[in-house]
Amino acid sequence: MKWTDLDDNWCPVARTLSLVGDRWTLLILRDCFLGLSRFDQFVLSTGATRHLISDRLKRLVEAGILEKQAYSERPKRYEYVLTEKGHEFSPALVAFKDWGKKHLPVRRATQG
Amino acid sequence: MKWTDLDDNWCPVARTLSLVGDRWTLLILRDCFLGLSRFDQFVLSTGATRHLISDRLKRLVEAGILEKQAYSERPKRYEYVLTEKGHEFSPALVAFKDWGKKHLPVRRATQG
DNA sequence: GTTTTAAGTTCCAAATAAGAACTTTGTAAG
DNA sequence: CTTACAAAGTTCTTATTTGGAACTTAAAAC
Repeated sequence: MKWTDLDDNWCPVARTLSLVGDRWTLLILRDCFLGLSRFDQFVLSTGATRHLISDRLKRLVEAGILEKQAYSERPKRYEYVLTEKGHEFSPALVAFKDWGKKHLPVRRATQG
Repeated sequence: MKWTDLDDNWCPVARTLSLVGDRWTLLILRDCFLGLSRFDQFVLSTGATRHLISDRLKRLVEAGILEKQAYSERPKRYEYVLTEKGHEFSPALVAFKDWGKKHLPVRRATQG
């Protein structure tokens, strides 16, 4: 079964996962809540390949979670910002953050 | 970058994702909160392959999120139950559920 | 005119996942 | 004892996804 097949599952958790249920998508969303909005920022911050970031941003825009906005006309440059729908996803990330802070302490320093 | 490399990331969200940040793991956890606990139940309920379920359960046990408990001695049979650490993950799933209910209405009926 | 910056896309090798069949350990039925 | 059944995995082969580096496009800066 492909994970996008979950999009019509009876369970709202499964439907949510069909959209954002992978590591990089959620990491991109985290970045958005931290104020990042540009392609290369996501690449640097997440450590994912450009290919993946490209694909996930497309998905998130299609889903109405992010919005592509021009921040420069010449050269044409776009950034990705959270929609209202996207903003309302914050409780999930906060829950992840709280759980991680409590149960997964860092063992050595890294830059992410 | 491999996603398990996120386990020592400075960000608690990233660390959490390194453990549970994939579709099937989160679906298994949902099932646990719904009261399921056995291998074949997870296979049926999630629609994932036995291989995947096997792998993810192993990970979750190693991480101390689930506990393998014998429910029959002969034949030896085990079930998987949430630990305290696992139980404390519920706010994240509740957030997913709420978001899904609000933003992703079902289009046609399915069995999951 | 060469370098730099931003936002992607393309290519190929490597890793992961899908799907079905098979294994193991034991119970119950004929 | 031989067949059937059940639960919990494992194994196998094929398909899909991901990783990593290089390339593209468009304009500005040097």
